[in-house]
Amino acid sequence: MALGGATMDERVPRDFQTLRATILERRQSLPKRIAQIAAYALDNPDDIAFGTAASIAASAGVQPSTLIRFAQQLGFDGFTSLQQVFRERLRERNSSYDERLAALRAKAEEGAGHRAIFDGFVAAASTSLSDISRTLNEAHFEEAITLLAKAETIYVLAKRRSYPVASYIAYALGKLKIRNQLIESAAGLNAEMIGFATPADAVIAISFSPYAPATIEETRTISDQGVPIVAITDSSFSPLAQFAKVWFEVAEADFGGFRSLSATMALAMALTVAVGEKRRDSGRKPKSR
Amino acid sequence: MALGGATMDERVPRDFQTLRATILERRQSLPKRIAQIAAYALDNPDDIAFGTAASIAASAGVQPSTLIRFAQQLGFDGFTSLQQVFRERLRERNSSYDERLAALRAKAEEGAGHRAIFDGFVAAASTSLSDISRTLNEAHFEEAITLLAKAETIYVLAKRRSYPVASYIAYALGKLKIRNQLIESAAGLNAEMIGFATPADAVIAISFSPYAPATIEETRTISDQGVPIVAITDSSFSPLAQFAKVWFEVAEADFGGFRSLSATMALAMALTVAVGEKRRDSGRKPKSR
DNA sequence: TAGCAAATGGAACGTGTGACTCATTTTTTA
DNA sequence: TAAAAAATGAGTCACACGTTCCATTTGCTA
Repeated sequence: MALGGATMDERVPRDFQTLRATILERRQSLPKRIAQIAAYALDNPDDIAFGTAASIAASAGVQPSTLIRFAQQLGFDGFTSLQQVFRERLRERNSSYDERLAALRAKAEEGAGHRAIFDGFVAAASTSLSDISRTLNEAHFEEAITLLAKAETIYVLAKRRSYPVASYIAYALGKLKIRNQLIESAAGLNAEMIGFATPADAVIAISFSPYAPATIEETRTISDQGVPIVAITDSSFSPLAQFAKVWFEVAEADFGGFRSLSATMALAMALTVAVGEKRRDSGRKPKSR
Repeated sequence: MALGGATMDERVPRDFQTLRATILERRQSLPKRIAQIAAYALDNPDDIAFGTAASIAASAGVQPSTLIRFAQQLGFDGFTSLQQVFRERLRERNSSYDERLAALRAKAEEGAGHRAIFDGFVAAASTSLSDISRTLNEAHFEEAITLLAKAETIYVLAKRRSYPVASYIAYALGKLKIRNQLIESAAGLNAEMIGFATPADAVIAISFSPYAPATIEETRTISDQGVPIVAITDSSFSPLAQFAKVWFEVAEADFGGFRSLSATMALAMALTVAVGEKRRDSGRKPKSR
């Protein structure tokens, strides 16, 4: 008549989430060695799923019998039943991200239907998001936020393919009540607009290969006026990089010759909102004159 | 000698992709029962990963010994080695999409840092893409493509938050040499622009709650002129829906009050490119790609 | 500090495993 | 069609596996 876990508790965790919760809940009251395994199990669920009782016990630094006691305390009748839950977890979780993407992409490539085109764009967007999430340079991100939060006016500069991003940034900045100026090509007054920018302002410039000559030229001009520039572009060889105080390299996947914009969009939105938050936090007193 | 697989072939597939390719390549030359297992293995990789030789053989309808022969023909020294590859596949594939998203979202919610903001937007975008990929109505999609492909001029109508999407559509249509007209609010000539549209044209209208009054008004006007409308909006109660011949319901996830645009963007790009392709196919001789 | 219960380590055990072998059937070749 | 080779099915076996048991250690209570 030892621990209630084994015999009294009839609610045996059948799925991983429940099991995890149960373990975390009891963590404090577990004996040392059992707790040792509990921690190992939550940290290395894959090992539990595939390993043998002996190998797992060795990895966790305990005896195989302890492993079985652990399982029994949780209400399972043995290690094997416990292991089922860990295996079910692997089995039930949707086919992996990459596999799903590969499937989408395969369909998009082989299938001639229109749905394939859609799948292709979704795949491209997902890939781009996944990439940027992995590769975003946090230091650069912070730097850009600081730089932009100090600016009196944020100028947003982009043409052609990048223009939708710029227009969204302008919209979001407006909603956040941050003064901004979108440099559009429509009215042909770019030179004048740019002329107003001072070193107390800042620029977000966006351009991807093939870089719109106008964007480069305007970036150069505004850079010469001493206005700090945050650039979003696609490689370190980008002509934008040389002018920028901070620049982000965003690799967008493409489909059918049309590159995704999703990663750039996500970055742009994050930048914008982060700047808004930073300004609010610093009591609406940017370090300007 | 018959099959070099077992002894001669030294390139044993170590990863699932290679293994899969190898099996598919040899599929024709495999004996009946072996092929039976090969098919089962590719169709039920999870079962191979978790089952015992006996259980798998029973499921596949063969003898356990055949399973082992299958493994040996592929160059493995037994079923166990083969199984390792199937397990490695489960192990290596990144944590599931949902888990990853949950992690991002959790970080975004708890973490106060700026990185959290970025993660939040990436998560929102990913969720939106995943949703639309699941829920897209293919019939509507085809209908919209047909409708737009027939149009002489495609009018693109969107304000505020949806405007970036519209500007991208306009850009892409231009690249595809499809005549189009973006209804911008800048010049204040919207009424005149809209006046030119005829039933031979078509409109892509995009608006999300809170629906920009101007968009609704212009959509109504252009609808009254008999111009067919494809709408992208966020619910069946959207005022756009009543005017539209075809409409898409796109549920965008949001973060910090800013909705993602990624799903709308993907749909817009797919629509645009599909229209371009349809025109090419029906304009010239329809030719398989 | 003594006494007791819980926790742990380690060895022993019976079952079910994968792999091997060989007889039989099927397919290929001459 | 006969002979040879390959493929298959089924029985067997060594062994690794999960489990149980028991002696020992640790921790708690009085």
